[in-house]
Amino acid sequence: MEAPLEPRWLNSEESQAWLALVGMMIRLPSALDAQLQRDAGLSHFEYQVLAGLSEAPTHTLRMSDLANFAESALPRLSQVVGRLEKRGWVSRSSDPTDGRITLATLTADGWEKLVQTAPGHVEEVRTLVFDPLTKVQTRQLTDIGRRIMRAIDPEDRCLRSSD
Amino acid sequence: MEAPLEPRWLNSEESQAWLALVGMMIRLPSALDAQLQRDAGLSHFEYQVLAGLSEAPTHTLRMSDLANFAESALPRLSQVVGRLEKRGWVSRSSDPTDGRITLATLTADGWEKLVQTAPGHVEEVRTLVFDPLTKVQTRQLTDIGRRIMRAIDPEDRCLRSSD
DNA sequence: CCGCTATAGTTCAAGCTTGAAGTTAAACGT
DNA sequence: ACGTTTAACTTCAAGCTTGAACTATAGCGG
Repeated sequence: MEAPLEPRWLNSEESQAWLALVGMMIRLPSALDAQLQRDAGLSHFEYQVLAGLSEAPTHTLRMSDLANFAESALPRLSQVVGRLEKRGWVSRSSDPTDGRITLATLTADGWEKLVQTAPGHVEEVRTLVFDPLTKVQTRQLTDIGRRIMRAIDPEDRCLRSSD
Repeated sequence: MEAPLEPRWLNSEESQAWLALVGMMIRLPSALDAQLQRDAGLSHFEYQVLAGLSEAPTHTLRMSDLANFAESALPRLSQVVGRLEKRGWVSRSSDPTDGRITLATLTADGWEKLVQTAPGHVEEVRTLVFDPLTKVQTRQLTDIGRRIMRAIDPEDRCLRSSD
């Protein structure tokens, strides 16, 4: 592709890195979704929601906090929690101290589901991501990912924990 | 999250890397989509389709090859090319030597659109990805991305070029 | 040559996501 | 105390994506 009056085009090393990054960003989510769908009937996003609740003190979080944890907008979370509620893995209640707030809670069944699902998922993450990398590369990846996140959103404090 | 009889749990460094990776994989596509949508009214996928055609010898590719380049399934590509055709940026014709094959071609308007759009997009990629990284990290990222892609699909020859 | 299978795309239906509008509850100002 | 504004969700409509079914063309075996 020829350059039309723009100085800062990508050089060869950057193009290669870009190719590798885009390929990874497209395939890794698909691969993880496929494993979860096959083994547990869950999308990765649904899994993240259950995992988020499981890490909260009483297996309960406000919808907003859960959305923030799962890096999603509220309407999407509302839909998904609705589905998870129908399947019996999450329940919703409104906060007695503030009626605007909805609290989502992981049920016993939801916890059970997660306990059954998590090992296989973590195993897949390990197989696809960490097994192919050296320990040094794992640390490099952390730094690289953080730098890019900071470039996208300098404000964000990324205090979430995860998976 | 407690471990239920599974030895290969993620250690602390791996968790941090995983967090950084997931965060990046969720936000970077959104950020790039937002820039393209705002400045050009294109999704990143539509941009990739135009870019793919622009790099082909006669600005023409078979649908299957284009799908492979853009890492998408055929039905999705078919829809998107339909939209791009309506906007006048791509045209379709069936291969005279094999009626099953559909050839997609970038029009003059499409090329013009891409020439107007590419610099801003590349600039955004540079700002969000390469400016925050050192040259060494760029090379590290290439290797890391390739290793993960190879773990996902050992067959794949990744002979695509891009953006 | 003629039917069968395989290939390349398209179309269709269902589900998911996104942004806008609507709802309910709290907080604030006068 | 009452109206207005803000906040937290939910619901709705539109668009996109995915997988399944469908169409049309080419290749192959007898």
